[in-house]
Amino acid sequence: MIKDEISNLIKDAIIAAMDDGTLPELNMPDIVVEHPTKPEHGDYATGVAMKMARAAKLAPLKIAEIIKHHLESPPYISAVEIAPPGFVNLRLSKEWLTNLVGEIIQAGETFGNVDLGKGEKAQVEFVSANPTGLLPFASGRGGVLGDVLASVLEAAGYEVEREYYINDAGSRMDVFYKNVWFYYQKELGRQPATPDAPYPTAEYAAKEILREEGDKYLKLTDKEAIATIGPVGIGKIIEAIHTDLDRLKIEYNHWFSEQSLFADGSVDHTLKLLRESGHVAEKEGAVWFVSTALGQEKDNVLIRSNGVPTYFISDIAYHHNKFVTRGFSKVINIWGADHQGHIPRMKAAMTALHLNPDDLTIITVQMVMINGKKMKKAHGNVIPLRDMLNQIGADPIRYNLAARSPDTQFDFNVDLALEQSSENPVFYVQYAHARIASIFRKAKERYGIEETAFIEGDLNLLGTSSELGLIRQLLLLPEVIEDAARTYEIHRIPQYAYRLAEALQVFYERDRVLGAKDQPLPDPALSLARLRLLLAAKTVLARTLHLMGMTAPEEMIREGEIGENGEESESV
RNA sequence: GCGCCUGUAGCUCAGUUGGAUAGAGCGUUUGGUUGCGGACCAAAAGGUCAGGGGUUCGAGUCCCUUCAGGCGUACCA
Repeated sequence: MIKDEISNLIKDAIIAAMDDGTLPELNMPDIVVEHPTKPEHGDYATGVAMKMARAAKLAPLKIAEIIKHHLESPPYISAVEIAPPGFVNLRLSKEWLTNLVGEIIQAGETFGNVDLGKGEKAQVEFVSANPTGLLPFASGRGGVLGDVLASVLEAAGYEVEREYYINDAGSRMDVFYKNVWFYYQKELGRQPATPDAPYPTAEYAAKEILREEGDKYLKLTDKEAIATIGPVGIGKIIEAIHTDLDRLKIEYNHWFSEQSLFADGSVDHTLKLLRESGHVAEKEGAVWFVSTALGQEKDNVLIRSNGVPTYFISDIAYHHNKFVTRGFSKVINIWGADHQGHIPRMKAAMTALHLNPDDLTIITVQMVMINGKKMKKAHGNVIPLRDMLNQIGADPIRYNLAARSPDTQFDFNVDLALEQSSENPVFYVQYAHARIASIFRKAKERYGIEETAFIEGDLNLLGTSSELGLIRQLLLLPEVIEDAARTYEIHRIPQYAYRLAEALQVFYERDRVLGAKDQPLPDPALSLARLRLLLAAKTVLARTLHLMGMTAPEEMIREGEIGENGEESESV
């Protein structure tokens, strides 16, 4: 990556200056290379001279001068400037920038890939909502975050698996099973006793079973029926969750059952390991994880005094399975903020199992409000994800959810998302892609220029400020992917997508690609060069949209319109 | 009480391991197309970066503290 090359260039200059005595021998400081906010400060800048000033006992400007004089001059740098109070500003050469267009087209959608992960096996687990109800809209936030993060990590060289953990064990299951049986009977005209703890979503499952399998369970005794129809009901909910996530364009590699950890003895095995490491104690009739010995505030129950295991013990077994059984060296869990209290004891359990807690990253995502209101079951205003998918498509939901940092509470304004759809950043970004596609269609229709001919465009003809401005945005993709993968801050992707779209629109406005209707091309060679540039821009825009799990449309179609091809918008 | 998150323009939010005059979208005001799709572009207005103290060449960013909001603090998950 060019940024790293520049960083090394600076470093080499400092070393050279130390070697010849113009700079005193010092520890090498971190060399931070950044993009100046103002274009006149060049493409890259470093403030390293100011950092060294105190230790070197020299004025920052003097050090900057020394660095400049010891700097090699590779072909990709066209100018090096010193600016007060001690910045070293570097400018990329026009030739290097324009040549990048060719490289991007050659790389295609692999442009932007970096090798941060070096093939390391990573797992991202997300959503993992209880299968006792339809997914609420809020689950979409963790869903989009996890899915985009997984894509970003793949682009950064990790081998990534997406996983959904199904909480199909535990005390809630019995309650849910009884509810399914209750609603099933009720639907068929019986008047069974109302369950102690109501689970309204069991009604959905009961109706599905009735629709698909009829009344065949009616002849069973209560005990038999609960044992058979209950799990079938859970299956119906899982199917519904699967459908909703599918519509949000999230695809998992693996759906992992909590129940399986009990069935295959993993839970017992994990408890044994914890006992062997001396972190288990019996008191008050229950089995405890003695996490106070590991610096935690309190101990936690693993098996209740009534003999029923807690969620905690199966979760420990689950993580043992992730790291030991399946060998992931990097695991990322996306949890709702209401689970934050579980993080320290989960980390403590890692330590007790002789695993490195730092290999487990838990990202908490704050709540989602709709139109300024909290969604709470108690308020009865939880909006299902599928309702939002029906109202606004997957793409706007994904973009908006991905664009915010998970640390902030997110107020999703439905009216805004609908009414402003034409002014929405989502469409702005997609429109940029569609606009390029439109120009390509015109190039072919009017002038018979096929996409395969773009490669003949002479990149030396490029050089206007908006052309170079667009290329400068293109070259950022690898940096953005690396930053997002390193920090897990995937909201940098939509931000970048917007800036890229903006650079494209500015270019479109200022530099004409084709001629007017019914007119010959005023400068065919220049048109070809610009078409080649647009092909690179289209490639990068598509890549960026795909990282976000969005479609890269060939044309934009307003509601009620028919596309140029008389078909639905084609998506890649 | 303690722990985690948040507080930046009227609203929703960015702000790259501390850098140059704090940015964007929406909203408001104004201007632009005999033209490749106007779902566009250009410009203006709008800020005590919650308050206070500290660290340093330099703080929205790091440390301390106060205030405000959210979440958590179960033999629930």
